[in-house]
Amino acid sequence: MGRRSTHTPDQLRQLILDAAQSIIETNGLAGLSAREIARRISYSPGTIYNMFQNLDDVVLHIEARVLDALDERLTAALDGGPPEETVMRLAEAYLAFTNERPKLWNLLFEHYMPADAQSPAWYQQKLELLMSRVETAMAPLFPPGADLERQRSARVLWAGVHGITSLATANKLSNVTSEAASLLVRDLIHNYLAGIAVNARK
Amino acid sequence: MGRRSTHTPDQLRQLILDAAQSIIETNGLAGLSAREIARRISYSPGTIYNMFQNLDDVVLHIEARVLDALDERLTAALDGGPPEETVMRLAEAYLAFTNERPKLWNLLFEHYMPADAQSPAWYQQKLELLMSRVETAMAPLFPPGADLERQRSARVLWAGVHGITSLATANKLSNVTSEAASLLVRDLIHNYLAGIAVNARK
DNA sequence: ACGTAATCTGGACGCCGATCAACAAATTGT
DNA sequence: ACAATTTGTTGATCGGCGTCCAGATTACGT
Repeated sequence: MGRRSTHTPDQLRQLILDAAQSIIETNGLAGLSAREIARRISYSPGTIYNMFQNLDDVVLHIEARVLDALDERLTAALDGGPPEETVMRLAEAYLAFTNERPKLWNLLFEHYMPADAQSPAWYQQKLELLMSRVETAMAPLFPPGADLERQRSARVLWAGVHGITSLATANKLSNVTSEAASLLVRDLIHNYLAGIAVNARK
Repeated sequence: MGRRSTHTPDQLRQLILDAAQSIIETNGLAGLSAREIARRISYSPGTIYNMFQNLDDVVLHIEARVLDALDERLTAALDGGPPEETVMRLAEAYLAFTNERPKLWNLLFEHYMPADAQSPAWYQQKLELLMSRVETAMAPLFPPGADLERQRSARVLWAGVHGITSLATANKLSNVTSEAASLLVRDLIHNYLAGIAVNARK
């Protein structure tokens, strides 16, 4: 078969990404294969390699989508209220996302680039954007100029929430289901922020 | 070729596990294959399936080894000193382990059982044993009878330390290298415990 | 010595990622 | 209108994988 031109290159790219995302959402990264994508979009496997470097490249673009979706959720949870409440809302938003699309969220952590290829700069930027959401939520808790402390605390909380979510969804936090994870997350935030406050006072 | 009996079944099992572990330590889970194990121990791939159900089963046994090794490290860091210091030592021990054998540690989280097979009871028990190390270290911080709070706090800290380590080694915590991870972990523990103390006083 | 049980292999099946020559359709030039 | 050229698509192919199992071979009990 020769050229079809039923889809523009851009449409075809989106078609591939949509199919890949759907596969991952239902069967996880392990279920993804170039051949399966090809079956779903009624093209041959080779076509995928015309549009993307390789499967990792496809996955990377899906990751970009996930990071963007996550950021949408977080920004929607940002406005208003005292800092502790805002951070709580951020965390709840994160938890909600991982509960709604666990396989998709998990993709961010079970997939990594081959050792010879670093993740691109825009990927790191998207990560930093997410981090910055937490930082701005926490800003009122720090005196002006304490940028380092604010940055550090944001990272600690972000990673902490991630750790709880991660272990809970992987069923590796003895008997902590994903509902109970919310309790742990709230406990973490509440006590960590209290610690910050009391230690700053000294 | 027929029966060799140059190795007892038990020796052969250890041979397979040793080879598998060595592959994972150098090339990660992605580098593991039944055929590669077979090559290294000079048996055929089929032999592996005489000793183990499948590759997942092999990996599960490696995970058991890792959990045991981790527990050894943690117990060695347990004795003496005020609670906060003990928890710090536990966390440092965890961090040290992940830095020494990152691929092996990572195995615990990048591998999961197929959906139709839960992880066995002994696996969950090993996880709980690790958790209990943190619990005992924190015991002096809680009044007698506050078992629930102690359990919850131990899980929060455990998951928090894990989250920091996890994101740092995956290079997903904007510019936080594994050395800096230690700083974040100490910050987490220090402030969370301070928060616990001040909130309990009320 | 002989039969039985244990063990090991090699090949087979159906997957996979990735590549690329060959071909067909669309586009462009005349 | 037709030829030349560019572009898009395929299908075959390579080497790899997990898993299974009939058949061959060896060890062991008697």
